[in-house]
Amino acid sequence: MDVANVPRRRGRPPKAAAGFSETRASLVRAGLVRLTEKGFTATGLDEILKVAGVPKGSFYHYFDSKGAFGTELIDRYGAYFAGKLERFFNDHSRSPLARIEAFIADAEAAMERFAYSRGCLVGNLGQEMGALPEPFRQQLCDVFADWQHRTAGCLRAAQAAGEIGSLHNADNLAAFFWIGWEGAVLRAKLERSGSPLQTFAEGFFTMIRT
Amino acid sequence: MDVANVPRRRGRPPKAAAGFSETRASLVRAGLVRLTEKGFTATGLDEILKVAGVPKGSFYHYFDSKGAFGTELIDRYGAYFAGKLERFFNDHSRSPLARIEAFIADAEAAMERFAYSRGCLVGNLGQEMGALPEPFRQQLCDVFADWQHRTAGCLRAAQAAGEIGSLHNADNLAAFFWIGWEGAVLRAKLERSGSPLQTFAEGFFTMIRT
DNA sequence: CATTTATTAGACGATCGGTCTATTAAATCA
DNA sequence: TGATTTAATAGACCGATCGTCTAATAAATG
Repeated sequence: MDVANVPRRRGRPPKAAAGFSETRASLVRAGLVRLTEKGFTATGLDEILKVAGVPKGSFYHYFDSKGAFGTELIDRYGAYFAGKLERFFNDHSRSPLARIEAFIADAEAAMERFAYSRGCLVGNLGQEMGALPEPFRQQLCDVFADWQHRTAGCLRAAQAAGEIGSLHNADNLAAFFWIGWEGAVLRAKLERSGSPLQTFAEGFFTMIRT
Repeated sequence: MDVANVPRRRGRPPKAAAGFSETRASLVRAGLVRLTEKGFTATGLDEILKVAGVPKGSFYHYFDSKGAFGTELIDRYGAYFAGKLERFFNDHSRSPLARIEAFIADAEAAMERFAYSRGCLVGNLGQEMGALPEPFRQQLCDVFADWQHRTAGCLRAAQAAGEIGSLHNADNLAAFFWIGWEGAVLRAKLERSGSPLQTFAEGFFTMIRT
């Protein structure tokens, strides 16, 4: 049963094979921007449509609902950062601890680039949970669990390299980091300043080196 | 010029002398509950009105707008916690560090009591800043600054008592605490669990004792 | 009782998320 | 080519809900 042997269907085929569409992609892009800025509830479909230059009718061609759209945004955002963490944490040109520092520096630069107007999509939606459809909860928790797991791996490498005290539990440390880091991102957005990020990062590194 | 000598105005007098009103108070109570749960944007006036058992028309008699209502809620919430911190941090039956631990334990118990459905009003609105009227920003920053200042005082007392290392800067530590603690509250709400609070608190105390 | 003001009641327009039908575009097979 | 089939766009439309406002009512006054 070769895929190539399946007879082509009549009629117009999808624009691209694997569910890809430029229109769809621009909806996702615009959605990510707005949701990192304003969250899910406060963001109307219309403003996303306007930014993306896409008529409303198209939206419901590509997505079943606003909720399904949100689900996809969380997935993409989670995967994007998972990839970013993976890249930083596998950079063997640096020591394990320096990889974490580099990730933080990258995130700080990103927040500054957007004038501290955009936060973390997962943190934003987490804060909104009281007003969000329940299925979002597990999805958001899973993203944090994934990020934490990757971070714990890098911390274990740092431990093996003798960069941080071996009394620490890497999983606890990773949890501590993501709990606090999300707080720092929130605060940086509120104060429009990078100093909360620096304050937290500095404290974190002081802590783990002991 | 005695206040009592001011001639009474004609017409129906206010229900109570000093701007107090049971109706108004119940609006504030209901508002605080909903805003700690769902934030400002996602909370409709109608649901607050319904809980408080107050007709919509009355709301705009007591408050100029939803925004003015929010401003007052932030003030009240900020002052409520300022008082709470003051009580804990002036409790001379405990050591300075134990006072902070007691405050944290109290907050953990409060979150558990509400089944982790309510977060911090200031943190919630901070996250929403992208969608909130600009004047809220300074107000929220000021509340954090106040809480941090009180916390720094207690940390200095702990330093004087030799409970924490003197290399630490108390102001930095207080900033670090509130940055991370808000992250922990957010996460606890998301995961419906107290463990993020415990994870952060434990890490924080480990850190400051060195 | 006429007057004044507190308080309530609900109408109001705007906008929300979501659905719908109609139309246009692009590929197919005969 | 031309009829056919489906992808994709276009935007009118719906009920619900948003925050605001005006008109009416209630309660006190001199």
